[in-house]
Amino acid sequence: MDISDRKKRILRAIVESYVETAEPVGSKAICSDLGLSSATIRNEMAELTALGLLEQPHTSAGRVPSSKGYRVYVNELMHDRTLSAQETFELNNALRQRITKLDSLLADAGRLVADFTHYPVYALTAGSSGMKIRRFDFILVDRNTLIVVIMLDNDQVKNKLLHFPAGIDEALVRKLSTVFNSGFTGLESSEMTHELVSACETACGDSEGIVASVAGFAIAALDEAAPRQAYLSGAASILEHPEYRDPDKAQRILAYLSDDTKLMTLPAPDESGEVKILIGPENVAEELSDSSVVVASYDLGGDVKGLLGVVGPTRMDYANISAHLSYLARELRIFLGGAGTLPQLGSGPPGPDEK
Amino acid sequence: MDISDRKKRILRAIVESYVETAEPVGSKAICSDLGLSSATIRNEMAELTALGLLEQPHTSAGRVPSSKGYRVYVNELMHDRTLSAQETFELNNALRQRITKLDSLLADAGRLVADFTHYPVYALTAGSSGMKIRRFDFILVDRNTLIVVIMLDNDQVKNKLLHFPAGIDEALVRKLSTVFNSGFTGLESSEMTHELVSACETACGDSEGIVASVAGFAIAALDEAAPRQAYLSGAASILEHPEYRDPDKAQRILAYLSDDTKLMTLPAPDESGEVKILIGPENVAEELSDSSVVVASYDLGGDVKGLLGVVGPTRMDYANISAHLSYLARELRIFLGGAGTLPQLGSGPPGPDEK
DNA sequence: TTTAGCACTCGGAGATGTCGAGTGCTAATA
DNA sequence: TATTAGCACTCGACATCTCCGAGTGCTAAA
Repeated sequence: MDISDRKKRILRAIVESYVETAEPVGSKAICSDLGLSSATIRNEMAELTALGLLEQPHTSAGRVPSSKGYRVYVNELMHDRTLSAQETFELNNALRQRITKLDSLLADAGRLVADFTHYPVYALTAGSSGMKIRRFDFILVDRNTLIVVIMLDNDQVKNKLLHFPAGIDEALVRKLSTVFNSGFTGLESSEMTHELVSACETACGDSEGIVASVAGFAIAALDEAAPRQAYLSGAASILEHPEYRDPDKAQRILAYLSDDTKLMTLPAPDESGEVKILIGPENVAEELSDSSVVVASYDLGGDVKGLLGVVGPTRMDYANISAHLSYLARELRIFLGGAGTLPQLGSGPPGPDEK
Repeated sequence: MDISDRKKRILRAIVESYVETAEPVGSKAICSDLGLSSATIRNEMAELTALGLLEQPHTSAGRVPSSKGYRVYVNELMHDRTLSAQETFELNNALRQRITKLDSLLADAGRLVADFTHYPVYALTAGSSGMKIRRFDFILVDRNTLIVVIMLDNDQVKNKLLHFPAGIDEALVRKLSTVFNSGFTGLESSEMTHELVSACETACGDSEGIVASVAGFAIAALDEAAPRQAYLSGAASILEHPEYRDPDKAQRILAYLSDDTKLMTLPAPDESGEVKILIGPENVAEELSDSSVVVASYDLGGDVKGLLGVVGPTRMDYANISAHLSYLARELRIFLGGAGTLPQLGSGPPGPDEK
């Protein structure tokens, strides 16, 4: 985009004023900041409008940035906003207070961003498949009750209590342990076929479906270790913005955001830690065509990745939001102990269990 | 409330018409249903207004039920709406599809109600304290890694992976098992004092903080077994109702509903399985003073109780919503296997206890 | 006791008028 | 040549006004 330096300064001033006030920006409003007369600015504005970077709601209203204008602003003109010491302090404090369990790490982070930015925020966990089981343990509680404990590749531990009316004895438990630890470890859930289960059943002499129950749990545990879950925070904030004062419009977008399956289809940044900005019509979803999305991705340890997306009007404070998301990405990585795997943090409870 | 039968019929007609149309009800609108002339109804309406059961937005608009009017309607006039076969079928279907994990049982039920009623629904788990540990098990993974498995009073199982740089051997694990199973079972978390931990440390000859870690996990597990969590579904639906077309109003109530701590303070029905209705100013919370809440409570097995609350304008279809909530209460009880404890249901995917 | 009729009230929708912010264009100026 | 001041013009926002009709309360007749 080869436009004069002065045009860029004017475009930036318009974007920033409009982001702040939500009112179309007139030539007078910014002439003092730029040291030019309003007439000059009017001429420049007319040219920017011709280039498609600005729009006029109607003759003789001020100018408003077009989607293209925002795009230029984001790509070239946006000041790198770094958070103030005050802000990082507050963010850090809030982060430390909230994040106690890994289960809800992303959801909590989302709520945090929503609180700070006053935009709705969605959080997605995007687990990768390929998880495997490292080890099975069995605890015989009584003749009818068995606890199965599974340790996954990434040190996650899952358990399940099973009841068997037929009764179980120590010998069977030992057999189960041998069979599962040799036959089911190192497999992905797709590899745990029906044949495999049948083979194990005969090996254990099990006709009560015990093997099948355990295998079912194993598969479920693997699938659940990499879930795709969606959370939404700060939905109410959307109504704060004049763009969504029309209840119909607000409702449409809220309904969209409340629909997990739709959120799952939203694009992710190309690289973890990056921030991706989608402006207005750049969004594929019809419902978002006059809104913008700023989305960042986080490594959550292991193969699990998380997405955090801020949704708002195209008149969004892109610089501010990018800054928050980037900062959070950094902090979360520190929180997670560098390259650490999941369970190391996962401790509400005290204790020296951190490596 | 001793009013004539005819007045009751008129009041009921007004409430039901207003619930449906959201427009003030004129005398003509209901005269055909009641077989009376509009003039007669006008006279009766005037008296009902004097009694404080109806209100007039302004002279020569129709009448609108007052909060008191709704109260009379709910207490005395409401038809016992029973769901149609079609409706129960759909509800049941949806229930069976969604509810796969106990973790989110309530949240799922809430989403279900939200979908069916088109009102926002909050779900609260209201765990009771007093949970105890029945049994400890320890699995030694390798010299530095120990899995602790705790079985709670209500058959919930929790586990945690602990790392100890100093190293552990079989003998120590056996000692731990003895000490914890004799010393820590049957206690509430408040009874697990520092002294007790110290005593056990000396008993085990542990100077590495292993006992302290395990005890810490035990306390956390107990606290977490009875969490107070809040979920909100269907927030967007509130904008469908004309009462909340004013974005400010909608935002105020949405913000209220998004605030977990505030939801926690909402009242619960006196008995499990009952439905409680709070109309307009009967709500203590300022933000809800012109809204109504219909709330039901459910036994979720063990000592854990759940609340499901539907929030909407005072012009709410109380009969319909009560019916849905009651039906769901019955169904959930069946789902949970009568008086059964939690895990018996969980025979699909894994239990509510992973970390 | 119920009903029909009638004058009255008041909110809502539409039409009209005014105001002012902002524009484009032109001519003067550095 | 680039910038600026001035001016006529446009058009939305807002206030005012009018009119319409739904719904009321009251009265008199059935």
